[in-house]
Amino acid sequence: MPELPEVETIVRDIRPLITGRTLTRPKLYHTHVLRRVTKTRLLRVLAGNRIEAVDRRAKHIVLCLKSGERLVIQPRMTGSLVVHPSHLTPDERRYAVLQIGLEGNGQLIFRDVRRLGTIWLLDEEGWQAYTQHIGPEPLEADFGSKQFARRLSNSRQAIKKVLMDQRRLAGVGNIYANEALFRARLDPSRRANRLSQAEYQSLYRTVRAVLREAIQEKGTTVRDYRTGTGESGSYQQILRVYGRGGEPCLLCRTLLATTHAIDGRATTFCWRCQGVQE
DNA sequence: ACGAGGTCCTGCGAGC
DNA sequence: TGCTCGCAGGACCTCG
Repeated sequence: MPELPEVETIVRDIRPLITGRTLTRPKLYHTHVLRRVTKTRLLRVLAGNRIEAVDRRAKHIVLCLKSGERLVIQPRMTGSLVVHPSHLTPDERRYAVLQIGLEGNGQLIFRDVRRLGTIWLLDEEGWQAYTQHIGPEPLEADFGSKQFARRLSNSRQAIKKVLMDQRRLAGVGNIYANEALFRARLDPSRRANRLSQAEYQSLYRTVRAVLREAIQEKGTTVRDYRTGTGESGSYQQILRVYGRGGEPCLLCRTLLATTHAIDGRATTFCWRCQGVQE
């Protein structure tokens, strides 16, 4: 499930392959994924356009086009953007949502098994509005622990839910929220406004560490996620709590527990290390 | 203004 | 063996 590290990996992989390339014969196989654009306009804008830059914002892939528009792709659960050297196998065709030819050779494919991902085409004004309602990038050099605490601590919601709120902080999803909270030894159900400054500083450090390490490992492959070159990530081998419910804690051997009490999402934690009350 | 809960979508694995 | 069912969950939406 692409969170910040998975999307960053996809972007790094495909950037050298598609930057400067001219787009030909775009095909859209499912229209319900479109936001703020019709199929007709999307295909008209893409055909003959050129990719000037490939960026990431939060969990979204941003293709900056020569025409000034941005093609924004949200992979959500199972989406990914991959470059194929030639035409698609039947299996690849089955999951393709958007297919764009690259002049010369190759295809750029937005592939999405569950088709929960979305595609946006935004002009400059639309992009400004879009990016402004997403929180700051946690790995930016000028993003400090004070700003982190300020953005999260004014809520009575569980800290885990707040950590995953994209309007407060960009890029953290369920996997890395679980990991960061375990490493900071914090109870995921604590109300965000009850954490001390020291606890926020600790969580700030573990969020950044977990995201950086996951990028180094090219992300976490649980099921469908692949990097932009079709490989698996390897961070799943480093996960301390996510997906390990019922297994012993790596620090104290207490059996890890899984609950769905916070926002209906799977939360795995160590009773002892994270000081969770019954 | 904020929080809770529903919705989308398909594949997979548990259980009978 | 083959079927049903619940779950995976990000981000949008509506409702109270």
